[in-house]
This record gives sequence, C-alpha cells and structure tokens, in this order.
Amino acid sequence: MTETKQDRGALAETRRTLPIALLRARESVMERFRPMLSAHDITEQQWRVLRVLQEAGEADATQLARGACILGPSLTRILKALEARGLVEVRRDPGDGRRSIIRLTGEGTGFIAAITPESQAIYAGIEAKLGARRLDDLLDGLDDLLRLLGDP
Amino acid sequence: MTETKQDRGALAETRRTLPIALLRARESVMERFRPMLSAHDITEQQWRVLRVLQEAGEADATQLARGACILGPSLTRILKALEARGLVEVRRDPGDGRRSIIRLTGEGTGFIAAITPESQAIYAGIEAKLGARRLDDLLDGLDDLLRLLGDP
DNA sequence: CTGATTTACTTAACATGTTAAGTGTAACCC
DNA sequence: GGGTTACACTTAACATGTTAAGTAAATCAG
Repeated sequence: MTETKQDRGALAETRRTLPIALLRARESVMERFRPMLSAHDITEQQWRVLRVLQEAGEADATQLARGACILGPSLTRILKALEARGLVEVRRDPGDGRRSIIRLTGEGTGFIAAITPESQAIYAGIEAKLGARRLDDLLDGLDDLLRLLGDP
Repeated sequence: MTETKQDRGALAETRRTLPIALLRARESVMERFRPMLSAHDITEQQWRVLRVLQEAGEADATQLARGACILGPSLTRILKALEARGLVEVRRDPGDGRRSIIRLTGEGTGFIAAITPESQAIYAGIEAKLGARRLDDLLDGLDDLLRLLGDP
C-alpha cells in the first residue's frame, strides 16, 4: 500500500522537504559552476562576495555578509584574501569608525568581467535544460519564500 | 535609467541567480530549524543522514552520501558520531566486503519520532506563510531542476 | 590463477566555517 | 560628560568540510 500523501505523524519524504530539496537543487547547479570557479582559482564564497559587491557598488561588512550568506569571521578572512589579490578595497567609514566600507577595485571589476562570459554560458546551459519559463517561475518561488519568511 | 531586464554582457542580479537564490532561500528556511536541531544536540548534517536513512530503510555509505549531500570523509565521521550515540548501526555487507550497510537502530527510530512533532510544527509554520499551493509548486520546481540537470 | 584495474571506504593534511570572547567606536542615560 | 550599553568588526579555539593519498576487497584480462 503506497501512500501518495504524507502519513499523519510522519515526516514528508526528503525530496519534498525544503531544506533537503533546496540543498540538492543547489548541489546540482553548483556542479556545473565549480570547474569554472576553480579554474579561476576562486572559491564559491569569494565569488559570492564579488558578485554582491558588484551589485551593491559598495557595502559594509554586515551588508556583505548578509548578502553573500557568509558569517562575519569568514568574511574577515575572505576579504583579506581578496584584498591581498587586489580585487577589493577596504577602507574605514569616515562617519563611523567601527564600520568598514568595501568596494571592488578596477582589477576586481575586470576579474568579474573576464569570468562573466563563461558564467553566462553555464547559466544558458541550465536555462536550456529547464526552459526559460520554468526557471523564471522557480526564481519567483524562491523570491517569494525569502520575502515571506523574512520578517516573521 | 533602470533596467528591468538583464543587460547584455552583464550577469543577472544576484537575487535572480540560482546559486545565490537557492542559498538565501535555504538559509531563511534553516534559520527556523536550527534552534530545534541544536536543542536536540544534533547537527544539520547528522539530521540529514538520519532522515535519509529513515526513508531508505538501509543504505550503503555511497548512497547515503549522495542522498544527504555529504562527502565521503565527512560521512565517515558523522557515522562514527551517530554510532557512538547508538542511533545508527553499521555492518559490513556480507556479499561485498568493501561495502558498509547502515541502518537506524530502534533508538535512532525513536529519536526521529521524538523530534518529528517539532519539525512538523516548524514546517507547518512555513507552509502557513507561503501557502500550500505555492510551497507545492516550489517543490515541484526544485524537483524538475534536479531531474533535468541530473543526467546531462 | 595471477597481476592490473576498479570500487568502496578510510585516513591524513589542510582549508573553511562556527561559536565565543575580545577590541575599539558610537550612542544613550542620568 | 562619566559610565553604561550597544554595535561592528576581529581574533582565537574548535568543529566541520574538502582534497588527495592510502587500504582493502572485488572485478577483469590474459
């Protein structure tokens, strides 16, 4: 007797469970990006920081950490690495001495530009498999989730 | 001049990008589960292993690693911890001496059962925010993604 | 049946993430 | 305006994840 619906008192099958479904989905996507990232000698996390920075123009560490889903201490190390590599510039906020302001250097902007075509090609491959409509709907769903769970 | 569509030659905004959107979405979900997991003194990864095991009945380490999105060496350590805690039982496959066969102990089954109500309550909270329909559509989308990116 | 290859997992070395305490700056409160 | 309190990071200690080499069993080639 197979149950198509969830048993009362039992957890849903893992495939139909947000934490695991989101993780597996992300894994299947990242598999396609990892070769590119490691070819450019950059970690997933560093790439996220660069992307968020590019989008934000400039940001303090707290905003960056939130945007890139990285904890403070990790961010400290990542910024050190990116700064040492010249991709990023960290300076102190003149108005608030506690705060750091981070922005891309010209080199950092160039680095992103150099990777962009490859990244777009990989993304296009994913879109081709999924279809533009389904991809868009999925992104809408993820965005809704984020919004609705955001404030509580 | 604000662009609603993507610039040619530029990457999509991070919110509309699968790797980051999936990560942020998962973070917003896990925020709600983490207090429960840490209250029961179990890590996210250990919990995934238990859930996959419960679903599979029994599995070898390779299957478990795939199902729980955990790499081999991490799994070795996690299984050691779960075995030491008596939640899981590891034995050698009689037909293939390389393979381990892992299954839940009675205690492991009980542990899951004890957590299930809390987990369901949290999940219900998420479903209430999102709506059953939207949640279901999202899970469908994630499932499609996994299937379509699966084989290449 | 022997040696080479593949498979399944483990160990070891290292990088990264995580939690808790520390440091310095700013804001608040009598 | 001195003394708290809160904030924004940083450092330190530790747990976890990751990659590469190692071990042992099974399979394959001849």
